[in-house]
Amino acid sequence: MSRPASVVPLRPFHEGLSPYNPQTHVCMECSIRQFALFGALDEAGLERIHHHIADLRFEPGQVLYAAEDAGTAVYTVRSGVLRMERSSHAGERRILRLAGRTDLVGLEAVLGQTYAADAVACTAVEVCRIPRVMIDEFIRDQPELARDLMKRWQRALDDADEWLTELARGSARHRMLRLVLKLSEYSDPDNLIWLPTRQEMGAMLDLTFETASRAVSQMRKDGILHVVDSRCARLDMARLLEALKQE
Amino acid sequence: MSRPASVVPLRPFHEGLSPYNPQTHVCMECSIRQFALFGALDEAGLERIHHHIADLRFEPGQVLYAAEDAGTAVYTVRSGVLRMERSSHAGERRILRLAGRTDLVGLEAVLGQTYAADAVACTAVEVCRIPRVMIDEFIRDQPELARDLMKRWQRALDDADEWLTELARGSARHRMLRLVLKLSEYSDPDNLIWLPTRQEMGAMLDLTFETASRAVSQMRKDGILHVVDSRCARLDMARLLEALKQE
DNA sequence: CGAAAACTTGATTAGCATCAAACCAGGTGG
DNA sequence: CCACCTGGTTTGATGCTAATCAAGTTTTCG
Repeated sequence: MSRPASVVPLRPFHEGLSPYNPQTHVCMECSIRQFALFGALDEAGLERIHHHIADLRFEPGQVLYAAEDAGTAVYTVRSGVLRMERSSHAGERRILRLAGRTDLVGLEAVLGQTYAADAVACTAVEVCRIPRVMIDEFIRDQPELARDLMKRWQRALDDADEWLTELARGSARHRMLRLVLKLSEYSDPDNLIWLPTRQEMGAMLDLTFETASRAVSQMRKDGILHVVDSRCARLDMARLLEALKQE
Repeated sequence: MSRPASVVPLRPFHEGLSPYNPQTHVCMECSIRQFALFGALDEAGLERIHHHIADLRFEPGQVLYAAEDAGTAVYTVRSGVLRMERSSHAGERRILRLAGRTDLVGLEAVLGQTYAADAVACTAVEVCRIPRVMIDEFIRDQPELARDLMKRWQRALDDADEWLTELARGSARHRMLRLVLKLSEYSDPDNLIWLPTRQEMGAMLDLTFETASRAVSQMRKDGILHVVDSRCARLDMARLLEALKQE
């Protein structure tokens, strides 16, 4: 689960934007460019594509796209966390996985398929929207990109498998400990982590929100978690790992 | 979840094999050729590649490859069912998904990565082993193949997501009903399904084998399942769907 | 035929869901 | 500024489901 740590604080979105070819500069300056899809392109290459890339901002709860929608674009996450979720046949919603900085979501679009899940912002989220046709064009010119896309798919699959083995089994406490460990991967400043709502935790771990709440309370008592505000907590990693060992 | 139904009974493996270029014929005659990776090739194309493709048979419990092994080949399943499984950090084994006829497993190998899970035969299994280098070569000559591979990845991802939403939640009975529905996709002659061991069922649904056994007993009482022998049962689909509605 | 493995069934217990009530923070309007 | 309301949260009491422990049975295989 190697997500690059964000050593440089994210700069506010349009900062340093030149008046003439704004998107090129935004792309050149983008703090995640080297991890992103067209990271290998030089300024000339960017110049060619930047008109088609939209940068968007979503507030918590807003939907990037919904399952079954025609897949017209993929999205690179520049900041924030979003959740991929799906309704079961019986109508219950389940969160399948999370996506954070440098992740690429909506890959189905590349294949001309409909989206397989809803993508919903958990925090404020900044993304780049890359239209499907652009990907198509680029794959033709630069077959190397196909390999990069395959790696993205494999990463998503690894993630899904990890959720099944680590987050969808064991006691409520165990699941919650693993979840907090997972969340630490998405923490921007170190050991200060984003806390999902209890509803969200429940939908990730298949627990009721009451059980999620109790588990959080217990972790606070154990000194694993120090809640800063309702969406943010300081994590004592040593104690977390200690607690995980005891199982 | 559209797996092509097996209208034609699988023929025994080496039947109709000519003495001179055996593998070419085996490939030409292969009942799943149109669904498989090189399905678009003509006889001349097959001639070129067939020397490198090995057809292998595995007995229940045998391991095709193990997680962390260097990925040197992908496998097309010609018959039988195999399970992809993984050990959790805590050491418990979990079955992530199944693979059956026409599925391609071990895609990680294409990327030069190690395998992400163990692949183990559940029933007797026939597979074609396709070396990584062959895929590489083919992608160069025929970039169309890359797209086909991406679709395979997406299919695996859809499968993983479906397991999370449908098989990893709800009561033991509900999970078991969904599992039987899933298994019906792998049934060769219609409504006669392969029954995993209770251990395997447990590892798929995160239940103990005792609970799995009780659930099977209940389904027999309800007339949903008529066990033929210990690895095989007749399924009453109407009653299964009825039972699923009641939830 | 005998031993091992897989399966079934029962009794008890632990853990989570459920139901219910109180609490808290943020936002609105008087 | 405060009273009020709303949505998320916490905590408690109770019941149900599945885990656990324990025989006993059937199947498989040498």
